[in-house]
Amino acid sequence: MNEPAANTLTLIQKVAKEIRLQLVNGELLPNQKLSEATLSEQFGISRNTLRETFRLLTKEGLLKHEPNRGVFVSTPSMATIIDIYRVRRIIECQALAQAYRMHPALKGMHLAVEHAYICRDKKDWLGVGTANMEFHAAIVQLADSERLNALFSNIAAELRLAFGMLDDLEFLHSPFVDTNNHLLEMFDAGKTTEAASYLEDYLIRSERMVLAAYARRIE
Amino acid sequence: MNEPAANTLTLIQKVAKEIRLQLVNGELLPNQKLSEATLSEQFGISRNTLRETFRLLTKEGLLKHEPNRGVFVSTPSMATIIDIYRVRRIIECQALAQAYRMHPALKGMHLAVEHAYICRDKKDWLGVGTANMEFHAAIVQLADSERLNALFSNIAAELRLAFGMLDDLEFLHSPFVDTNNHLLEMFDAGKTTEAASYLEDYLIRSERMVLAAYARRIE
DNA sequence: GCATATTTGTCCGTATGTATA
DNA sequence: CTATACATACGGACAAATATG
Repeated sequence: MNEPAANTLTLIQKVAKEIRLQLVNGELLPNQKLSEATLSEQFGISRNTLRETFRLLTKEGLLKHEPNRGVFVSTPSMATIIDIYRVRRIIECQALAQAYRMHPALKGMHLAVEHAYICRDKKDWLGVGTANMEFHAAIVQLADSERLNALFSNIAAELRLAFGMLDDLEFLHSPFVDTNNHLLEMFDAGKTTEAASYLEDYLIRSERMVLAAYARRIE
Repeated sequence: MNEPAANTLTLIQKVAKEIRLQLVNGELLPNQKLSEATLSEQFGISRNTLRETFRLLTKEGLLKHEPNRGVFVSTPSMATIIDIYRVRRIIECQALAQAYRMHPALKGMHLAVEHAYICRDKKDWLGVGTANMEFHAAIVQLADSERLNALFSNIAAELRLAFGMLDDLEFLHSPFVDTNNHLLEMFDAGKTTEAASYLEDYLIRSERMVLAAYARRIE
């Protein structure tokens, strides 16, 4: 019954957090092999502990486990991107369509838009990408489902992994700052169904751009 | 390049599968503690291996990990059930509404309905529950998303865990055999949007029944 | 409130099997 | 085909946290 004591973060989770950061920041590249021996020494933890960390990240789709061969950084394929956008269209559009307008997550949407403008002014395109994901995470929160939030969190990390393979980040993220703002205005004005269908178009357009950039970057 | 060799299921995954079965079959009860020492001996595996298995199932929401105290079988709360049905309404209804009628998953839907009738005749209510879940898994498959399929697989296991806390399984599952059949007929007849809204009502009704049974079973 | 027993968290060493150069 | 490297899995150890009397 004592919740406060459960504040401790286990070693495994701390390491997982660290690796997750390295992944979405592009410090670890897709398809790269993560050796147990090397990483366990690098983090100063035992191989057993590291292996448990690997299981966590594998379940999240960030690492790929090949039996008897080891774990590798996931390589998002076109199929991955298509799948992710399919999920996003279903979940985000429904969340928006069914949301009530006084929902607390609305504040998160506004904050994310502000954040995006600030980053765009500084030409911080990675920051714009982050703000963009915050915005969409807030949309999902409208559905009030812990499980959908968790799913989106995973999906967002996977997408960022895919973005790491591309380099025209300005081209990918910057157009959507105004789009997000416009979407938010529509929603605030109570045009929910209109906003939902606008979001659907938006996601289709975004998917197309990401796929095109991806196709250009294939070696 | 040799796919066939990748067929091997690691020990960890085999044990996870086994425990998952025991969970959905009610052999392990909610809130029950799973001792590392006891279970590792029982399965004939080392503690380290078992711990990795625990991580997997914890990520799936079937087990709950309390730092320095151990792992316990998850206890689905009302909030859990509400959350799960919220997810189901969003995903299943959209999957059905957007599906094309020649989709291969349709075969799965038909098989599940047949399976349900057979089990109902034998008064095998647990089997009816399984067939029911197969039917809905097939609906999700209409969306063609690996990630949504994985999410639903988790959710279904969690829900079965909740069912394990109830005992009027006939009352819970048996009415929906005909409902599934009717839904399938509507979909086959091409009345997709009608079927989708029928499914929404269906899920709302189902949720209400599960919640009521749950409330009755509280001690 | 204390002392003890139990259990988890983490690490290490090692044997075996599998993949690859 | 052999050798090497590495993942898989085991069992033992010990400190730290927790439960028990």
